[in-house]
Amino acid sequence: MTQFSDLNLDPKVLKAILEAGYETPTPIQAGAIPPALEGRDVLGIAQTGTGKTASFTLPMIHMLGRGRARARMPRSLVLAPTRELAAQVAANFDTYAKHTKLTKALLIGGVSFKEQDALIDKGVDVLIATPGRLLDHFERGKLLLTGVQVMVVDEADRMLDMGFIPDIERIFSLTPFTRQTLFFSATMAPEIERITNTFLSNPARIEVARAATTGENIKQGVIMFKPSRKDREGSEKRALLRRVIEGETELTNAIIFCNRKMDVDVVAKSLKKAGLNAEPIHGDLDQAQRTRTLDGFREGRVTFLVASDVAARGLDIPAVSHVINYDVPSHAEDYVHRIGRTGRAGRKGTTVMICAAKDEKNLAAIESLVQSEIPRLEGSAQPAETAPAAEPAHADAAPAPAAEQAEDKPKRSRTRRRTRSTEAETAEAAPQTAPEAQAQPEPAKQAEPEPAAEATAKAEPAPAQAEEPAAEPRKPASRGRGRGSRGQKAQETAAPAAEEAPAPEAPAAAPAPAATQDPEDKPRQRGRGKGGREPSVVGLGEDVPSFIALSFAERRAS
DNA sequence: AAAAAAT
Repeated sequence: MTQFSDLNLDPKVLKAILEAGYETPTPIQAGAIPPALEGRDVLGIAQTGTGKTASFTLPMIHMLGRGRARARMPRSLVLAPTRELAAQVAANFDTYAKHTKLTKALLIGGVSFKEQDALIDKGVDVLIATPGRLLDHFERGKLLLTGVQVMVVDEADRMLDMGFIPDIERIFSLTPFTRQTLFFSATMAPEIERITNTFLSNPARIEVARAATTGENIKQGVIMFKPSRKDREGSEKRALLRRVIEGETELTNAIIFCNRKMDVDVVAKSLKKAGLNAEPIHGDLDQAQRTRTLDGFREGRVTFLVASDVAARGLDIPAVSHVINYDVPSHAEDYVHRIGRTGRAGRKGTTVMICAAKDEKNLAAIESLVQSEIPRLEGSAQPAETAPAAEPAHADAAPAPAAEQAEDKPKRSRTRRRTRSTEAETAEAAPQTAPEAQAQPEPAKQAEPEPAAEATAKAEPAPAQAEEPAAEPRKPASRGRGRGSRGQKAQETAAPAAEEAPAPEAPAAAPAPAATQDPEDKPRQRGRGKGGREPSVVGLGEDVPSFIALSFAERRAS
């Protein structure tokens, strides 16, 4: 097998690699580094978690070490879609360039121009940038890119999603025609294909297997969620999230993805109230806080990272045991990216997604993308220890028809039994991850956040029923980024949502009368898919009586 | 429909 020492890298680079504890390149590294060293263009099709970053930083450092700087012009440029990703590339560069005299500047938004300007004036070898800030510098006349010999585009498909392609084309046009281009994308969308045809010349094409899509090391599950009442959707969903967290015995840390920034804030607040160590991260938070939170999560000081899709791709966060999708992502691709944050480097990972009725279409799209059915987990199971004795099992489940409830004691106890047996199922499913999780000692010297894990486990089990008693809406800390109006609006909408959270759901059991059955409570016959069991149903719990399902199906048909 | 990124 190829070793780094076989790749003819500059001894200074090799030394840094070995000091970082690596000997064997990953497939993308073994594939991309040799042609890059020959000066060829490279088209790398790979996801994060495959060692992609080093596959361009290593040859870049090697080649810069050979040549000579001309008149303080940057000789190399790396473009990344998000600030965090750019910062991560910069850190990677520092690691491997530490025995060289090469210098770099990190040009990203959200921080002042002052330091960046100073570095540019002084002259640097490498620019690592997000497109917007780079062009900003250029337009202010501070930057000449005519000395760029190597240009790297990282996560090109994400740049496409974010509308950066025009910027990228413009930047390409500002660099010399003779530059070498290293271009990375997780997928080859037609638009990406077009760009590569235009700006790459006879590239070496290296493709490595998609990471997570079918990853057997990631245990997936989805919980179908239906609020008892529409106005309780938010609070009940957060309560469900907390139960999911409590139910995951092997959880050491987790990223919780929400689709909206506002929900990121509300959910993070809710978890904190429940005594969990959670922090939000999304694009409206100021950069200093984003950095702090991410560092804290990497170092184990933060156990739960509640995130928008800012964290879905690219970020290298080692050792995440769980990814929880609080919302079903509306682009199926994003699901793959999100769950790819766990189960990395061959480790075991677990992912759980909460799916509301309105998300079933998106769920179906995800399942067709990953070409498998995501196992349904029992969402309404109340942990026995936390379920108050007074509270029958259906507290959080879909309301049953009133008639059935009112007089039918036996059915209730049947329901309780049912719940217990589902607990047993989950309980026996969980430990499976244990043995292998420990089996493979981590060679890299990344800090394992295991103290935090213990803290979490012990964290007060938040009385199952208590929805954050007085959750104030979090102020979207969007100040200073010129989005005042948007941020404020978010705050306004956040406020009622959190405040009206029903006080400790004392009367939670009070079921909505059958007559008011929410028309949106769709029958669960869709999305059950092939492996699904027939909804042959007992009245309560999250199963919907089949006659209701039928009538709705008929209605839908007509 | 939303998030990200330049201000």
